[in-house]
Amino acid sequence: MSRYDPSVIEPRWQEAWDEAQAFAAVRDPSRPKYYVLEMFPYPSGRIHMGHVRNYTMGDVVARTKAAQGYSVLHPMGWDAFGMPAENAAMERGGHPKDWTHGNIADMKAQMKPLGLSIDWSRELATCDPEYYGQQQAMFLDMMEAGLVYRKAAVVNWDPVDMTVLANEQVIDGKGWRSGAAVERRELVQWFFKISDYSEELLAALDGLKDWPEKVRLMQANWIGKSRGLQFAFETVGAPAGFESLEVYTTRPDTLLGASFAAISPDHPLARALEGDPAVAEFVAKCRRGGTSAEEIETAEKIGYDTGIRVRHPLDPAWELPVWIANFILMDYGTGAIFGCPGHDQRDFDFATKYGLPIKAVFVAEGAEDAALAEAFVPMKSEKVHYVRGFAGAEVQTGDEGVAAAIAHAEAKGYGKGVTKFRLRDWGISRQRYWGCPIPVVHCPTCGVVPEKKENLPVELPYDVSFDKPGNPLDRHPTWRDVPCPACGAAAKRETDTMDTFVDSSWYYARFTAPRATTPTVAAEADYWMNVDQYIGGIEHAILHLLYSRFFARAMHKTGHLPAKAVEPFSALFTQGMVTHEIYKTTDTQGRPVYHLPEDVVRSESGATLKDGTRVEVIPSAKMSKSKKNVVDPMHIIASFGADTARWFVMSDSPPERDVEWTSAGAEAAHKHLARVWALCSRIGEMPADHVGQGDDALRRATAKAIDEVTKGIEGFAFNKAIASLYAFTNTIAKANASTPVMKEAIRTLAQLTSPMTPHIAESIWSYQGGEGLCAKAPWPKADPALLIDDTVVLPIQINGKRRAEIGVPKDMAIPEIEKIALTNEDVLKFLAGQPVKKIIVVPGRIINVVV
RNA sequence: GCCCGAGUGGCGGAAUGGUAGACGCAGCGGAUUCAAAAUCCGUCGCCGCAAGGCAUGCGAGUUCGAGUCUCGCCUCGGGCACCA
Repeated sequence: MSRYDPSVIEPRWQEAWDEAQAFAAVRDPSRPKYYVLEMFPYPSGRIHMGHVRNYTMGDVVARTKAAQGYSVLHPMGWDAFGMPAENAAMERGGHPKDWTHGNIADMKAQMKPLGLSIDWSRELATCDPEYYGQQQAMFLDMMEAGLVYRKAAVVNWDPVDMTVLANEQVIDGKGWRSGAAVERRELVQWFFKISDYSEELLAALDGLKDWPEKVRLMQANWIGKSRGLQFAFETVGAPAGFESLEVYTTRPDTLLGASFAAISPDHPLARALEGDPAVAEFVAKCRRGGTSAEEIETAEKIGYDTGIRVRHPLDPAWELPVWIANFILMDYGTGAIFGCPGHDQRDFDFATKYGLPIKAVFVAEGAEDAALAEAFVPMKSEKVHYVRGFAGAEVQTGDEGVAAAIAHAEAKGYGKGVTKFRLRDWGISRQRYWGCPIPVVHCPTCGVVPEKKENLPVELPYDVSFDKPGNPLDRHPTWRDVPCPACGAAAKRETDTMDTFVDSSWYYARFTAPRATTPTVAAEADYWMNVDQYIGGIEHAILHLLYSRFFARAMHKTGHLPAKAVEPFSALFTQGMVTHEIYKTTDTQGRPVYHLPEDVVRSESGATLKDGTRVEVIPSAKMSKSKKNVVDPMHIIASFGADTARWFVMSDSPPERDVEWTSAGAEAAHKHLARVWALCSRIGEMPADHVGQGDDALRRATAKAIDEVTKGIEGFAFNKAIASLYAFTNTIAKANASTPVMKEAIRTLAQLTSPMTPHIAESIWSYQGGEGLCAKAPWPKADPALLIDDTVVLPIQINGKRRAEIGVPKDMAIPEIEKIALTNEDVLKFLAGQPVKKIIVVPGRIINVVV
């Protein structure tokens, strides 16, 4: 066997796999299937370490399952619509389509050398009409099923560029390009009725046993089911039509702590008051800035006293002022609240700022009613003493108090208990070119008319320009102006395109029949769905995964997926992110400029660009294109090979944890592989009749390695599987066993390592007489008899501190163990004659002597 | 601001409530070499000559026993509905 040279063996084995069509997914009803999917990438043009880590994890699972006899589906595609393509067109010219396809070709060329066991014949890109045309067909079906509607919603409006901005494009309340102060503006937009499924999406989380608990918790909080009281305040001095003000509260037990009512600046009452210039000015002030919750909730809390009053439902003589407040969201509850500063920190801050009364409704058990320095917000499950209660016991939990208050309101008739969800309908309209066109036409007589299915796909026109801001579809007459599909009169196409989250909400289903002329094919979807193992970043914990869960339900409702696929991902693994330091300088206008790690020279004293410019080093954060803190895996593959890169990303860190990328260690991974190669060579040169003393020990070590590596892979503890492989390699290297046992051990090592380092595994496998491709060989099984040790070492603690240890046969009876422990020399020394109070023996684990 | 995580040697990390630091990196010592690289062997939490003591972000608590469970903090990261 010659020197370990990945540049020779890797292409060779990749070719061998291709020839054998080793990774083609075959629908074979006689075998169990296994569908493993990694979140598909945005085609930025360069793969980064996060990709390598993500796809290697999926590949390890796919290869292991294939070896275990499953019919495996392991596809790959491209989440190809989105803003960066348009930004590139604006910044550098060119066309989003060409840019995207070029990037796909580049990225694919970078992924291929990794030797992933992907069925490339199923490759798809969401920007291809073959894909998005089927998405349009489903949109029409969903429209017919009542899952699509239009309504007004706020967007970030750049008043200089006269265009809608993404939240990402709003920096400190200003447009990223124009620098103009952004405002919130309403547009009529398209929505999916995800709220029809709020209850179901929440309830079904309990069934997702193989999802991380934290993801289920995040989704549950996002859906935000709450039980509260809805009631109407009677108004005093309000304009006609506003005789009452509906409010919703999850804390009706604090009603007697109310000190004001507050409405959203977008509330109809606020609009009605805008005739007053002072109100108009205040509301305009509230609308300044972006639409993101983060921006709204961290903005300074401001209010405006309308002069209108409302009567307290429990005491008509008690009037509360009505304020307009910028932190009340129109799309949660009724857009109006009552403020209880005693038990809500936001209300407390507001009341303090505007001199409104602050009274406690309840106090901690045993405490006295007193002035509050901050809002008192105990857990609802905690018992408190109601000093201004009006329903239920004087001492009760918050939950009991809420229930009693709702019962009180319903009995007296001033309000009713309602269940609300925080989850809002999914706004899918984007005023952008590079997305899936919404297939409807606006007709002056017929109104909104769906495009005919036979006219799909509604293809994006190629002849567009990005020299001015805004959506090029809006100013493309030959594409935009079409006859109405219903009456034939002159009409206009919808120029909004779909949110790219729509594209990624069903690609997993499309992979089961990627070339079909319908969105899915029943037989294929029936066989392959669900995804048995989905792998991706934790940053997708809420939006992508929740939208996909909804979309699968919508696809089932419209006949595109079987009932069993409404939860499309049976098991989910969220990998940690690959992080890296960020390098920043500032341009002449004070704007930040980011630099690629490869352009930065790092030294002990800091960092500089190659020309010597000092660079600010910002602590590690998620690798992102905008911050340019990305590392190119290609140079590692070029100098050490794919197996080294794959081994390194799997060994470096537990997969669910973030990993800080450092270049140290890649070399070590390579050294290890070279050592394995040399070991294989040495065993290959052993005389066939060599007899060693260590056969039994090596057989045991082999069984142990099979057991540990298999458990490690199946439990997504790849770093531990790799630790076992290191240990096993060392054991083989030091073993003195007979030639056949040595060969058996190294072949097993090759198989166990093949999911991580498939190329070197094939070389070892074939060199040591393995039959066929290692990738096609059945996964080794450990002989259970070899996994059991006859003796165990038991540590002895005295008062919880380890003082001694004894070796005993594994099934020794407890009284006998106690006897040995108490006569142990070291134990006697530490006991120093003190009487033993208690002795605890945990069989096979530990002995603790208590004095 | 709200929701969710994570913090263990110089570094990445391991540890069904049961020997804290497996495995790897870096370091240190040695072998080999004319020399170096590569390779191999050994050593390696901190304090201490040792006995021993101290150690899992900080502070309490539960337990025979806590990195692990509970409560309260601190720091860092993710998400917050138009980044993907």
